Amino acid sequence: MREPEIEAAWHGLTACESCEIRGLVLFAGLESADFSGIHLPIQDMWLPPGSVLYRSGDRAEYLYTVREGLIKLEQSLSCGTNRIVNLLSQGHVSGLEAMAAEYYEHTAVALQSSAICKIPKAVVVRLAPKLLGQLMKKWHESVVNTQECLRELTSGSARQRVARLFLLLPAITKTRCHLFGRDDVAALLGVTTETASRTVSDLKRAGAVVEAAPNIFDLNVSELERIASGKTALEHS
Amino acid sequence: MREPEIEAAWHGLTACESCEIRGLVLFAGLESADFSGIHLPIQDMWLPPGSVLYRSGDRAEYLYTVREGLIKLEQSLSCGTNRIVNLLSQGHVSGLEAMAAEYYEHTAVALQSSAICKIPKAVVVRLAPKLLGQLMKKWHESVVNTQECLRELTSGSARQRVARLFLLLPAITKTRCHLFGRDDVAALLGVTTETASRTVSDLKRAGAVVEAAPNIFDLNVSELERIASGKTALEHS
DNA sequence: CGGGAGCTTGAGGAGGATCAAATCATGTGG
DNA sequence: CCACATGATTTGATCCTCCTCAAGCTCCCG
Repeated sequence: MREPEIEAAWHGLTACESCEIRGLVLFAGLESADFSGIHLPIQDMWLPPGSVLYRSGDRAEYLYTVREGLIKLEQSLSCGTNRIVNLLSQGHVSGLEAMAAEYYEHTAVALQSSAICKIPKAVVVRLAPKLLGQLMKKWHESVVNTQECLRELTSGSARQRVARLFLLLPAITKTRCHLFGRDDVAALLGVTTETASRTVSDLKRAGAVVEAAPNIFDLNVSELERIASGKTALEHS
Repeated sequence: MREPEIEAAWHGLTACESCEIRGLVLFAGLESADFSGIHLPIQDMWLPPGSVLYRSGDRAEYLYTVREGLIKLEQSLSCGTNRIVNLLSQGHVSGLEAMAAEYYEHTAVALQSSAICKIPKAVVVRLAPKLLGQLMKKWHESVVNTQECLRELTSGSARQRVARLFLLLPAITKTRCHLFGRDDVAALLGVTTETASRTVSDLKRAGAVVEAAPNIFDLNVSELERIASGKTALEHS
């Protein structure tokens, strides 16, 4: 639970304009003149895995653009258990609810080393008219992602869910498949930690994935797709 | 699968301004002058249960405000099964993705008799600068609802899920608890139709709910909360 | 070297899926 | 008005999956 390490703070002028993923982010579509209207610092941070961006119930004063890595959004049930309700990767915005609510509704934690930009809500509010299209896109991404988690990762057997997770991960992080802790896998799939662990091991034994390095996997895509779609054993057509 | 019955079509001037739920809807905050700028017809429709608002993949040209009733948003998995990923009730907007995508991403179906307003996308786009705050609110509602479905309705045992559904329904529809078909309960909770049916029957036998009329239930709230939080039998402290 | 956290594995039992059949509600045509 | 077909709901029996509780294991760090 180390604190985020702050690398730098900008006022938008140069840094945001030359951001290498500018096409993806909230500020896509802004012009030079708009950037010079930013008078609050935008922080560029590097988060080690496990660092907490914000907690559920904190006052929502910042939006966070994910530049690299992977962030989980967690909520807890009345009975105590935690569920991961969304995964955010490159280009996604964490804490969008700042635009419509006073407090954060999730706890946001880095699952991998992540680079993020911390943008004061006031900056986004001021630029909002120019950002309208991008705001729609970012909200839309948020809905699509959450519904993908619901649809793909909470339907079917544990085996199917883990297989779909393996297929999903490289698609959203665009890198080699980097799995996270079994507790997090469990909180995402709605199963117990033991089942998550057992099922990952099963898929390794079945040759559907190969663990190249600790928690780094090479995928047997066709095999995983077969499993994800529900067939338990090889079927010769 | 009857077609929606169209009741009336307005140009916004009088009808929207005097809408009885205006405080809730997308157009909250507009002034008289704004309404007179609406030059495309807004249809006011009454949908019997089972009617389809739009289908996944249809071109997204309208947004729909729910004035009364309950709408499900369905998506299907590659393996064929359907999941309900959101429930929309009074004040919610169906088809928000029209603002950010070209095609609908769900099939929207009325679960109860529903009154809805069909608003051309062009109207919303034109008014968008004035609707910014409301658009944020509606997107936010959409995310919050979906995540509530994920968190509350796909965690824990079938018994807990059904109990939580019973508690959730009157909260979102603000009427007497009106349950829908067992197939839909199953698609919402991520269980089979048989399990949904069995579990509802169990809760009836256990006295947690009483079926006052077909699919209309009176709730034993404290009992349901106890079940929802995970305790199986009475525990004397 | 010892301790701790995360991961894996085992045995047992509860719960849900599956397949099948019976019941009930509704509407249709004779 | 009744016989019948249709579809939704309920119930039953069996099997398999996953949860639970428990113990070992591995790796890292003090």
